[in-house]
Amino acid sequence: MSNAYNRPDQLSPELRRRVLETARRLGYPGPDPVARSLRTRKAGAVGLLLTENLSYAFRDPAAVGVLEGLALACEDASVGLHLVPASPGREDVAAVHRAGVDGFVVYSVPDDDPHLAAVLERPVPTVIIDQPSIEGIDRVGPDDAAAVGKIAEHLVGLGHRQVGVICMRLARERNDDFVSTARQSGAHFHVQRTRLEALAVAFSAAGVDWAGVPVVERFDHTVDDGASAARQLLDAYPQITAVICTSDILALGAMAEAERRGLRVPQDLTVTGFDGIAEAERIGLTTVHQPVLEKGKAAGRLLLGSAERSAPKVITLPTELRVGRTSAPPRTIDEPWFGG
Amino acid sequence: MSNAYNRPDQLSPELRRRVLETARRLGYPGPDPVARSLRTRKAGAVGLLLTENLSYAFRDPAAVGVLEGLALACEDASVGLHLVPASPGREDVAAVHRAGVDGFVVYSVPDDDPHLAAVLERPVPTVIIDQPSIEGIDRVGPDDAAAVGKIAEHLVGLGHRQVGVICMRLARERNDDFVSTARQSGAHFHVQRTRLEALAVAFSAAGVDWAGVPVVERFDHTVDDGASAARQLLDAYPQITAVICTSDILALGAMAEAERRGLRVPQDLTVTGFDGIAEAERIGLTTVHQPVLEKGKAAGRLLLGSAERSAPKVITLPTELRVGRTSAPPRTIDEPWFGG
DNA sequence: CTGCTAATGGAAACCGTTGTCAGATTCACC
DNA sequence: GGTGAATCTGACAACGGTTTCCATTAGCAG
Repeated sequence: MSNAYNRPDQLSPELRRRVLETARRLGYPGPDPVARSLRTRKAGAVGLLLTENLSYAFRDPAAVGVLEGLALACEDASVGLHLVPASPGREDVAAVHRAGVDGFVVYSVPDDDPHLAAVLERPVPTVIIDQPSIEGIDRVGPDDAAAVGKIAEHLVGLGHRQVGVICMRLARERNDDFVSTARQSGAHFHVQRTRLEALAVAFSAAGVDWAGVPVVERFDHTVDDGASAARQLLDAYPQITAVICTSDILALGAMAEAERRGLRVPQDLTVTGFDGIAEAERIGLTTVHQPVLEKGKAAGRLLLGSAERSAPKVITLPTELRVGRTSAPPRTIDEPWFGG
Repeated sequence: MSNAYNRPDQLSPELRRRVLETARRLGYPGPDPVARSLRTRKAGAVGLLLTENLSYAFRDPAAVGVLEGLALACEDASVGLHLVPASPGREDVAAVHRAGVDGFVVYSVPDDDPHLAAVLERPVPTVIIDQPSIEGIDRVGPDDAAAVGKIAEHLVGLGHRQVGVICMRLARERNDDFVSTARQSGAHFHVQRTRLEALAVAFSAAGVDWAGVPVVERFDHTVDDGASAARQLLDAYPQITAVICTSDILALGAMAEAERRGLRVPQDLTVTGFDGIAEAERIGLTTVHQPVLEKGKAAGRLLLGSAERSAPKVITLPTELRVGRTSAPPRTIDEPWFGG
């Protein structure tokens, strides 16, 4: 029976025909995938753990790019991609245990996330993206520190010393407000923490007191949140000449807020982003581009190309500073844009 | 044993603790999800069939919105979402057979797609989105004809009679060129066919000879393709006063091409889109908004809320014309924008 | 006609879990 | 001490495939 479906060459065409014909007549829908998986010990799918509110991921073109790359790698290998339902609220680790997959990709979850711990307990290969290194686990990610360094260098070179920062959530608890340096260095989201640290290093090196640099955090990751963050930032620190955003989405919001205030970008205010999403390129945002598609693809290939199980691999992706039309030297003191 | 993991209440806490402790000591990784699925006859996942090149889906915010909505519905039900690897080239229907899922959602595939046929043969519930109706199968989708009617009405009302259309792929074979009316009505992508038909009806009613309206098709769905399509369209038909695009992405490209030509939108050229994606709203594109998130959610709920298996359900979603800053009355003949 | 080999069909074991059921043990209470 | 309930143990049969292995048969040569 099994042979009739899977190995047409092992039995006579006549028998095969007869078997299939009978099967169809009896309403047999073909071999059950689950039973097959059990026997062959191959689920034919890889799990993707995104933990955070799914909207978070789907609203960010950078995250979608990673997803796309991963999906492409899976498609190449004829393997399904199983999105694990990991609600942020309830710690529903069971979903991780219930997922019938041959491996996991973990992307952009807080480093203290219980789902991540649950994944690591499963006896299947795992690849992490944009996460802090874990002993013995494959990892893919850009060199965030270097990438942010390029932005900082660019801004310092232009002459900016009074800057403000808008960043994504730093921990699982909401804090739509300014961020203390303690919270910055204790952030549970690896990428955000790394980027803030790199900014601190770069600006400190340029003689800027980092403790005096305002950093605004937003829990949700939307253009509107970027705008409200920029408002909060500029209301409190009008002397700022450059707004550094840790994502392009937030930068788009900052641009919108600048326009609302009648600030010209880049003459009155410099805005920078991070990721290099398509829309950013379309409007000429100064940003650091990272190859998000490749990031997902690399993770998928790492997981699926299981041949060389020699040592845990680490893939570091290149980044590129893209200077656009939203960065310029700071406005001079002679022509202040605000009254007085 | 099973009880220790699955029914903590059936045995004493002490025993449970002891069992789990022993299991851990022996390196038992917890119940195998696949075996459990076989036994319980629940895979804990729904399959999503997208067939076409995955990039196609991930590059389109409207499709991503559907995906997000579906993922949210799955998350609510603590069910995984399994993306079926359906390569467009090779007819790898096996992937459909191999997917261990409790149901399928089929979205935006050509109506003659073999993967779709394979899904329908599987003995699991199925919901189709943006597909032509199938006897006995749940269906979710907007009223495309009515939605397009609103756009057409708007343009006719403004006075446009010389229009051109840019649409997405109409069949599985590539055709980056003008489209005959035969190919229009024979299109295998339901949504595109419906929209073109609705445009034909509306403009014919306004006294426009539809056979004379140029329609340009693009196989890939990117902003650049929208731009090149607009170029092809305007090169051949410079008298056109309005470009109707069947998606916002294509419309963004048309806008870019208009700018490249020095055409002012909307004074010199009207451009309209379809879908109502965020970026379109940001730039004020005239378009028809459809609730893509709800579309995905509705499909997921239909599939998962299996209680009322009475009759096949059809959910029609509302659409809304959003007049932006890209549509205006046609330029007058007195002041032609092109030389002469 | 007999004996050997190759091809082929069918039976049985196995994958790891869950559910059931019978029997054993414990414990409380009369 | 007896009785019943509660709890625990162990065995076993599915679930529906795949894989291995064995028996049967056909084909062919001697």
